[in-house]
Amino acid sequence: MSPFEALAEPNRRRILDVLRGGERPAGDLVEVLTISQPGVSKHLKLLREAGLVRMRADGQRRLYSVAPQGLAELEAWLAPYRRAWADRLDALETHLEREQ
Amino acid sequence: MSPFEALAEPNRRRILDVLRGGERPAGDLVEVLTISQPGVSKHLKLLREAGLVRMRADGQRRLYSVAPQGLAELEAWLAPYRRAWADRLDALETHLEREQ
DNA sequence: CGGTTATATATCTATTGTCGCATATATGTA
DNA sequence: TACATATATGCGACAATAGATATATAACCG
Repeated sequence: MSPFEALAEPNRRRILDVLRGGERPAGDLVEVLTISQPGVSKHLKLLREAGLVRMRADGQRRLYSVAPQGLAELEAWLAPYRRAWADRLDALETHLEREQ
Repeated sequence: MSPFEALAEPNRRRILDVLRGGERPAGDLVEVLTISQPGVSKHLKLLREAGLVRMRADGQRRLYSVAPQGLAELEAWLAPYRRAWADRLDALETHLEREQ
C-alpha cells in the first residue's frame, strides 16, 4: 500500500500523530483510538507496509515509531508543487495553522 | 472529501501531475488517462471538493488548474513531521529522486 | 506446566469507492 | 431550429476497506 492510500484513513493519521511524540507500544494506541485492538493492529500493519511506521519487539510488546521513508515519498511528490506555489502555499499554511 | 482521501487514488494524482504543467480543459485529461470521460469527470469533481483543483468555464469547455488550498492542508499536516525528521527526510528524498 | 498479558490473524459483514454505459445538460455552429 | 461537441450526472455491478468478534501466537510469571 502506498503512503497516499495509507494516509487516507483518519485513524491511521491519528496513529501517526501519536507516534510523532515518540515510540509507543501498540497497546497505547488501542487506548487512544476508539476502535478495537484488532482494528488497530491491522492499521499498524498497513502503515508498516506503506513505510510510514516501523516496529521493534520488546518482550511481548511491539514498539512502533514513525518511519521517515513513507513520509519522504509524500515529500518527494509534493516538492514540485511546493516549488511552483511556494509563496501562496506558505501564506496559506500559516493561515491554516492560525485557524486551529 | 479531504485532500488525503482525494490523493489516495492514482488517477487523481496523475491528473494533478498533468495540471502542474498549467491549466487544461477536461478533455485533455481524458486523453491522458486510461479511463472513461465520465470517470475523469467524477475524479475532477472530487478533486475540486478536496480543494486540490479549481475550475473555470470557457464556453463549452471547463478549464482546470491546481489549487493551492488542498495542497496547503497536506503541507500543514506534514510540516511537524518534517521538522522532526528534517535531516533524514532530506537525505531520503534526494535518494528517491535519484532512483527515478 | 498453567494462567495471564500483549499482539496478530481469520472470518464475516456492512459500507464505500470505482468503473463503464447510458443519458442529461450546456454551448457552439450551420 | 437541428445537429455536433464538451462535460456532467444517474445507475448498477463489482472490488476493496474497515469494522467487530473469535481465535491463535508468543512472551512473561508463578
